Amino acid sequence: MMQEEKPETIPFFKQAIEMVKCIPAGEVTTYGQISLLLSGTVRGARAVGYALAALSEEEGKVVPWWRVVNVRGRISNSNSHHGATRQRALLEDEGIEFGPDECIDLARYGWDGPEGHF
DNA sequence: CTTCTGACTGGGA
DNA sequence: GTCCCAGCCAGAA
Repeated sequence: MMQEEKPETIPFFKQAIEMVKCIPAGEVTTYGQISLLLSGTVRGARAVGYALAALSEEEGKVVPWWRVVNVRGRISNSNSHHGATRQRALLEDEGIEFGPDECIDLARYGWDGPEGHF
């Protein structure tokens, strides 16, 4: 259920989080894709990463932040020592397969955005 | 108001 | 394919 009461009244910070919550299980997306859906430009990818970085543990259970990886199909976590290994386990649990170098096939698991929800 | 940092991306070597 | 450098956006001090 996607509630879009006032998307324009919601700050980019929260918009990115709401978008991540819209990601279906078994699929992954990139920061640039989220920024592209929000503002139409991949330039805000950094802001998206910053938004997820501010997620609390409680939000981390509500927001599938682990389904968000960089455009290379690799995990970028800054707090790797805190959740990189955990993120890989969560993705594998969703059905995502990792390559020899922990690289994900965005061509197969890459989320195209709300297109699949239209 | 200005300044810095940040879970990023793109292009070049 | 990988690695390095520079650029853009948003939020906090």
